[in-house]
Amino acid sequence: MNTHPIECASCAHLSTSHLSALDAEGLGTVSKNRVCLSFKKGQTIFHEGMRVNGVYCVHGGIGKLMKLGPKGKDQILSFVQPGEIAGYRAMVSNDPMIGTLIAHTEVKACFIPKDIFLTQIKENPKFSFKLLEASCHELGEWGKVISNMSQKTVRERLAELLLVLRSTFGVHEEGYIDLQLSREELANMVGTATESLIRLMTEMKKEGLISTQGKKITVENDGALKVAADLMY
Amino acid sequence: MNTHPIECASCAHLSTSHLSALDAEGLGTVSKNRVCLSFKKGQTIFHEGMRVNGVYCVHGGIGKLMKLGPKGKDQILSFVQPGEIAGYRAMVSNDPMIGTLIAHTEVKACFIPKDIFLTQIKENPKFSFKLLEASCHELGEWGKVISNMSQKTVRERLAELLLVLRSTFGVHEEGYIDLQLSREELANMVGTATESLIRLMTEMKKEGLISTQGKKITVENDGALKVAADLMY
DNA sequence: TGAATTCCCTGATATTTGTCATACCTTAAA
DNA sequence: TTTAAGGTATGACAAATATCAGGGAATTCA
Repeated sequence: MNTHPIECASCAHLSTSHLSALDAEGLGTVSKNRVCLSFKKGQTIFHEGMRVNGVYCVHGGIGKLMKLGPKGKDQILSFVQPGEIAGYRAMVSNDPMIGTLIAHTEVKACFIPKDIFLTQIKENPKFSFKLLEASCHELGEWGKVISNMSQKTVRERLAELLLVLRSTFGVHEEGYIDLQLSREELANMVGTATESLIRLMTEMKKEGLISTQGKKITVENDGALKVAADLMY
Repeated sequence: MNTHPIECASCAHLSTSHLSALDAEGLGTVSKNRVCLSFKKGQTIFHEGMRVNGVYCVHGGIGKLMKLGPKGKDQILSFVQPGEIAGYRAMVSNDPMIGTLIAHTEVKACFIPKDIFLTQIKENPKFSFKLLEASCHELGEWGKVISNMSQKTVRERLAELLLVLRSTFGVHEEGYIDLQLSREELANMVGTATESLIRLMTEMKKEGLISTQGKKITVENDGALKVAADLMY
């Protein structure tokens, strides 16, 4: 864990961050009080069930939020990308963390203490509204996930996941989805057994919908994959 | 649809509503601009996919938010009770409604136009924070639902649902859960086929966990039901 | 480089859940 | 009351998915 010299105002990810809604003074306060840290791959950033005393503004790497299920298996709820603020949900609602946030790749993030962050929310209506907007939007997304979980087959959910991953993380220049996940992690996102997921992927490969090379997954037939995902919109 | 004379300030549900965070002036503005309506059982309040131009502050009856799935079956995402504000999520994030809001019983609600509501959010940090807090909390709840959906069996989800319904809606003096749902509606909440749900309820009745009389469901063995729900906390 | 470990894949089988068919019961309308 | 309609219930069967077991490939580490 080492420090990071850049000011928030000159951070490459400011423009895509909710922090961009702050005024110069607010951003300065945050900048002065943050502590920049680095988490190695696999390291835990937040533990499930803990009370958070601040948030992390991610400016490098990818974090995954995983919730431990009653049977030991875990569910990947979401990813955190550069520009995003991790932990604000639990901090604002004063609830324990619903999942464990783990560094999926090496993560570089600035810790902003609770009081500093909350002061900005309470004193800056623009910032507060931005967060409100974001959490309301996310609520809508999660509503769709809930409906999908209960209505779609595993195959449909997998097809949709691959499309979502591609649009969220983009494609590498060689064509594959620019986020590498193990089969087990994919299964934990779709909510199925690893073996079932592998079988379905093999099936999709045979049908020419996708191709894989290790953890690199390429969408080969966009339209057919959308049909497989049962997306009508 | 008829009007309703009471001022917001003297509404019985103000204390439990987010609107209680408004100051006297703000509440007065809302009160002057609202339109009080009544929806008959089964009537649609918001349609899935629509853009909302205001919210409903519910002060009587219960609404259910249902999302239509790709196969025609629908999923009940949540209920709206007196004191709650329906539609603010879609309005704030400027997204279409994720589901259709239907009057499950006769619903009495005041319509508050978009501009009035948004002005209050933007000018009253306390109110805005209250909404942020609420949406962040809800996000946590939905995260748990997602994890449950993918990890628990139908039986476990049903057991948990019954416990949640009881704690949310309370029990009638005769002992049954104070919200009457058809087997199909219960199935749409748990995310399963109606026949499967009926079978599991019959099973639970035989085991003495619950008893039913038509749509009236009574939890007979609290502890055993918690075990069946696989709740460790 | 070899050894160890993790990850990926497949087969056989068990379990869960969905679907189709049908019957009964209750409620409300004619 | 009769009839119709919807809700509840159960059986038989089909389909989807999980589990268990084992083998091979790839990656990591010493």
